[in-house]
Amino acid sequence: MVAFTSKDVARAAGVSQSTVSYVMSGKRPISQRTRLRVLAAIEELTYEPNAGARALASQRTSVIGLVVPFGPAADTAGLLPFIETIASSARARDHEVLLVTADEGSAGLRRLAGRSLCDAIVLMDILAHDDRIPVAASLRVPVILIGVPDDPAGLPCVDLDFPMAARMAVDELAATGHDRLVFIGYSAGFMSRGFNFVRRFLDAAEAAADRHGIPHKTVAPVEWGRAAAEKAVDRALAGRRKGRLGLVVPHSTTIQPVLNALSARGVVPGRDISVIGLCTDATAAETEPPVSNISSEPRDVSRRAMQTLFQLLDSDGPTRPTIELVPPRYTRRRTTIPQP
Amino acid sequence: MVAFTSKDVARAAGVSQSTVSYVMSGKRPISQRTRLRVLAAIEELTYEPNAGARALASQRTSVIGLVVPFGPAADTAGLLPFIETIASSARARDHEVLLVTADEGSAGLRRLAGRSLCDAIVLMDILAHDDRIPVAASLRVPVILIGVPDDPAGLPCVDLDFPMAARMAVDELAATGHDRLVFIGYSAGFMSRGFNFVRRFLDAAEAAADRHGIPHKTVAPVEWGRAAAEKAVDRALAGRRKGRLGLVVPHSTTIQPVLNALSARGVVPGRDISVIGLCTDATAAETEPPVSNISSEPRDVSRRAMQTLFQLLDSDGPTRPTIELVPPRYTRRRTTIPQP
DNA sequence: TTGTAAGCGTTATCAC
DNA sequence: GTGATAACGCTTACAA
Repeated sequence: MVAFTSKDVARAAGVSQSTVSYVMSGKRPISQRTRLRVLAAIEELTYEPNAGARALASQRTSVIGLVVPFGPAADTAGLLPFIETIASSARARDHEVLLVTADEGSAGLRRLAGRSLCDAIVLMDILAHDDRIPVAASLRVPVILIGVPDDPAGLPCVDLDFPMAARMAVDELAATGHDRLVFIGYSAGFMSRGFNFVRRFLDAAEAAADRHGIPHKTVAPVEWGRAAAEKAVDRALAGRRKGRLGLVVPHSTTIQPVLNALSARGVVPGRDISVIGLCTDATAAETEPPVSNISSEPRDVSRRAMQTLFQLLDSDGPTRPTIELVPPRYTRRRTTIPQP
Repeated sequence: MVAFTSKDVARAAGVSQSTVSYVMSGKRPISQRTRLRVLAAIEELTYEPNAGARALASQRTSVIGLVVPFGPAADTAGLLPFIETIASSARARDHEVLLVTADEGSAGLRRLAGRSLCDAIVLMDILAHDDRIPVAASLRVPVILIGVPDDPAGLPCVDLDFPMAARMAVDELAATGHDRLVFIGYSAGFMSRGFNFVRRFLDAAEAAADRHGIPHKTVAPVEWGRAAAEKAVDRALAGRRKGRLGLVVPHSTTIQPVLNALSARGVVPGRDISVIGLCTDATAAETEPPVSNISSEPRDVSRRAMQTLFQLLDSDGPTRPTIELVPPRYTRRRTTIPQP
């Protein structure tokens, strides 16, 4: 049970091996007659080209390396839409996806490029100061970052427009007559690990609130889990008085615990208080109650990343690097008090 | 910026190319002296072997193909521990992981094997009658199933021991004096898609309850989402009277909505009613309140799958196929009423 | 429009 | 213990 080769196809079709190759690649004109004979033979033998041989001869693997942030640090749920979209974008261009976990660090990157395992790399979960960036920038293959480090070292980046997300949340709460805002920050672990979208978001939120002249405070850090959320909510509600209070919760997994804590204190989201979360629409629809949200658009971000990656691959001259920020969208659901 | 080859290493070390190869593979004795010279040259040039060339010459790719159930059907959160464990098991044996999404169906399998993209395949999310099984069984590479189809067609399977999980839940509730049980079934979509662990679980649960002589009913199908959970809870509570009622919720994503619905009806889990869920320990710890659970052990299941896969790969004679069922564990948390 | 043949970078079989 | 050298299966000049 050994696989057929292009030689077998050539013999079966009565043509040369190169003709088989050219029929498959379309890199040279083939007469209708022979093309059909070859295709018939391919069909007949259920021939599939050997990937290793092809990579060796053509110097291109048709594989995209994907470095994902697994391990305890990962936002377990939010990751899948990224992976899924990247996988399907790759398939749409006839490429495979090779999975590498981030715990391999720079070594994984070196291996991917050094062994010619892939033609390009998608690097997720970028830190502000990320050891892997200089390594990534020195590889023989193009690398695209999902996330924006302090110094991209010439590498193209794609990410959600976090400042815009923050502004949208604040603008919305301002427009619906809120006169006090609380921003629920991220966990200390997140902060210290150096995800700088945290700062980008909070800075923009505070600036926007100032611009509207709305008093605000930021409650941070907020650890992961129920207890931390309750403490944060208590701090948010401290000294609460008349008027409309708006909460902005940018960390996806903190949203539900915050909603729970509010309900437990008899403060009903959507009636007594407004809550806007930053998360995917899918996640927002599932919270109880469904949280009004700024969408984090993992699919858009991934799609854009793959687009620019394939552009780099097509025009293999080094295009000038870009930072693409994907705009979020606001969807009002059940947790925001409507206009008076 | 082109990569060095083993030829370069050979020249630098003053040996032949084959010696370099043998130093790396250890497939023949090498004198200490030349070994060190070669290793130094490798280090010096940061040489890495070309994967395509190696695959071509050795007929082994050192890649494991992983077919994952993405798309709307996927249990978005529960998937990651599988992928993560499979990835790290692969790395531990110096193998890469190639990701293929299940929406490609049998075509993905054919491509994986036909193009010699991998040495072995892990197929997840197996249906009772799965079109891919006969295809998988006919491939040139070993395939292992995570899940148990009605007819494995000679392929080895690994899965959680769902009947045992059901028995453990029922035994626990029986031991703590419950005198009525309700099993919350799965969604119609799940059922019709043919996941037979559904039936395996429910059948075993009902049998166990009968064995204990405890009256029970099964509420099914239960669709995904809040509304369906509430309806199910209402049916579960219907005609409720004195005594201890125990709920068993085998669908991971249904657990939290069920807990919410109970609380909303003033029925406190762990005081007025017992709830046992089937989910990972991580998920259980995060529910509100933390649900007593039978763990679904995705890491154990994946690890076992990779173990047997590598065994197949090592002793490439076809070992006799096995069905390995991984035992779950019970952890009491906050949702079960303790012994009187 | 098609065929010939020289690689691509390894591995593994012979020799020595 | 080590070195030549023939595959491995494909792509792609170069010829015709």
